[in-house]
Amino acid sequence: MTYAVGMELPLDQILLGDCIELMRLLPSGSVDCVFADPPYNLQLRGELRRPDDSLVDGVDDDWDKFGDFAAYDTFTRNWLVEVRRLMRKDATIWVIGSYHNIFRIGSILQDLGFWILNDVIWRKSNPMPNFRGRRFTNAHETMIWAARGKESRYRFNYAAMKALNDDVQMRSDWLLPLCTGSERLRNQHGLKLHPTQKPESLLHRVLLASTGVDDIVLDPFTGTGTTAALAKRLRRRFIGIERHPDYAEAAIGRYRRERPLPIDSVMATPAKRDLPRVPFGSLVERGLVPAGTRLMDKQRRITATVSPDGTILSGTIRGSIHQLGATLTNAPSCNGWTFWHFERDGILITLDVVRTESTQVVREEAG
Amino acid sequence: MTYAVGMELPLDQILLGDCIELMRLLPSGSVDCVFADPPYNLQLRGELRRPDDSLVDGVDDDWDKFGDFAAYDTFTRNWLVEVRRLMRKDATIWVIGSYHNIFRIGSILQDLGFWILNDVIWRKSNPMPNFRGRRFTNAHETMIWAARGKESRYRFNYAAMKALNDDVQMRSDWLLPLCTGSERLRNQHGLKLHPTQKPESLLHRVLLASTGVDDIVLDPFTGTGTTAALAKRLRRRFIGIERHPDYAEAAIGRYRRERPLPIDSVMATPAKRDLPRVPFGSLVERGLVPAGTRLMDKQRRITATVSPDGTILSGTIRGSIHQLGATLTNAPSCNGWTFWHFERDGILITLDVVRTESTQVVREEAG
DNA sequence: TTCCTGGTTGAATCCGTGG
DNA sequence: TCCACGGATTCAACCAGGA
Repeated sequence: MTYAVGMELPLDQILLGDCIELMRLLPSGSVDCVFADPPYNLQLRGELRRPDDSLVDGVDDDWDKFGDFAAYDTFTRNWLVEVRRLMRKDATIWVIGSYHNIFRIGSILQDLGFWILNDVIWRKSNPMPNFRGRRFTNAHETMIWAARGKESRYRFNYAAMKALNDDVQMRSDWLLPLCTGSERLRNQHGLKLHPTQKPESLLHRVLLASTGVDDIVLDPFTGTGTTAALAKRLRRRFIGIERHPDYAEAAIGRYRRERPLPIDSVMATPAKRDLPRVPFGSLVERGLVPAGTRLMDKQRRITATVSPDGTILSGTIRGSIHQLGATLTNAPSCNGWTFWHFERDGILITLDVVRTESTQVVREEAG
Repeated sequence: MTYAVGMELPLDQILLGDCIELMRLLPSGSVDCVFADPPYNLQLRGELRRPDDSLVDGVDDDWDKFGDFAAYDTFTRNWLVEVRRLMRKDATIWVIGSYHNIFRIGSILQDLGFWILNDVIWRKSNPMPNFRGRRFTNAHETMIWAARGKESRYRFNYAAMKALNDDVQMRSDWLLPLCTGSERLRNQHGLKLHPTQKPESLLHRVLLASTGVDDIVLDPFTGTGTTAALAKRLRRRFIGIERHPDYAEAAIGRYRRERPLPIDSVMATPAKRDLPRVPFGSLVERGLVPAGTRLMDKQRRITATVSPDGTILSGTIRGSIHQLGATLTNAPSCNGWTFWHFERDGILITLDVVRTESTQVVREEAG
């Protein structure tokens, strides 16, 4: 197989055509995140259709059932192989599906070397009831979130997700409404343009969780362009592919009309590990935690004294705030910033509080 | 391969041994429902510590270790083939797993000709957090509910599920707590006997949804016997298989100690058009007002018995707590929450007290 | 008896950077 | 690619003990 050498990445575009063929023209290792909503095409309405939309005949015998799954598996493997080639080493992928297809997809993802990070459940707040009363109301869809490989150092905006969820960790089950009302794209007859248009809230959360500003997002099954719209709104770059001309046209119009949010608003909530580092010694130096200060753990069971060079001393043992915390509690490691306290105005505060105060001072001075 | 011809079905027993080998000795087409909790193939690497430096007691048992996906797939296919042979034509199977294994299981189920009816999400109300902040909190597990084949005329107790769920259709996402506290089996050192004991409320709902009185339930990975206990409690017949002697011994003892509920209370609620609102069902399911509990009015003149689906029974009259209160007092209406009492520690308390105590119910209504 | 606090725990594929 | 080390990271329940 040959690839177009040196082809430019078609950024912020929606390409019309077959995603496998078009992806073969794009350069390897070029996208940061993928969202894919592939066709389900299984066991619907008495007729079976292959992924290429051709009709499967002879529905009832076992051979054809197997043939149908095999065709779907081949299709799935083919597009996932191309997607994986386009992903940077640390990129992640989201794939959404239902019980008809998600187990095939999950298995093939694993077989291809993707590393599953979570399966995320979209709980629909307003699902269609089960009219015949023969099953549980099918009230959710499943998304698989996976890194390109086990070794990927993927992006997860933990602090942003926690902030979005009332300051507790975001769980793997998300309650979101279906795409209805004015958000739903319709044709001139008022009929829905696409049978499975995804809600914007879903893509909002997906992109906010796993991408940064200017990251390149690929959607090989763009449909009516929910991923495209949210990528533009959140100031991510976008590459979309859609085979059906009506859908592609709708998605392109939607993408053009979308306006990016102000740049400040789309910056991710900073994670603590991304904040500037402050050596403990500089707090001692600046007198914020003076040498000689008596440090103790929360229960006041362990104490230590601050030395002028930023080490601390307990009995005859000397070391960094982290080292001594670990040694004195027989722990393999210790975060000295949150372990050690000292008394100020009669109450115990952690070193972390002082550190936070000090960076604020620095920022005010700098700003 | 040869099978023992005419072997009696070992009903209401827990067999010690490898499930694939033992299932080969059992006659075809003999069970009505299967619940299977196979090893998840977690592939945990190092140790994990909480932010307070305490060690997480992860699953490191040998029975959860497989060489690779191919080995796990072979194991899965082998036990599913035997299970399917034992299933009657109209039987259904439940398999529970996490993202580590559930996609393999779902694909193999489909390949073997099983017909998936639902994927059901067990949303954990109290999951373990993600301690490193690198993923979404893994807050659910997935159950696949499937019929033996597309043509199966399977059992689904629609009315009972609706009654259990506030008189709206039961959805495919279930909020239930982990198995903790006194429900958790422990050894003489107070340590958990089994790393992954399932909560009784989960099996309560599974068996109530998909089996009838005297149906034969098979659990090829019995573990500490939650399926066994609930089968006996709900008056289903049971066949269990467990390979590990310690688990099997615990399960057998647990099964012996379990007592069946009164026969009237476990009969499925007959399908009716308009059942009253019964949010009471979730308290029953969770054992806060156990099925079989004797309810009475304040003067102890009227009594009724709690059924597993949240209806109550007085003589031959069955209905919601509200309906029966009204009927038995010849009143136009009745608030069952304040009308019905039961004895706890020698004193009468109202159902409303239990409802108030149950913070979980409040959250489920809100969620 | 009740309320409060502190301790423990649960199917978990759980770090990033710089030398 | 490997190793060392700084330091970031948790939620809901249940239980025991003391006020």
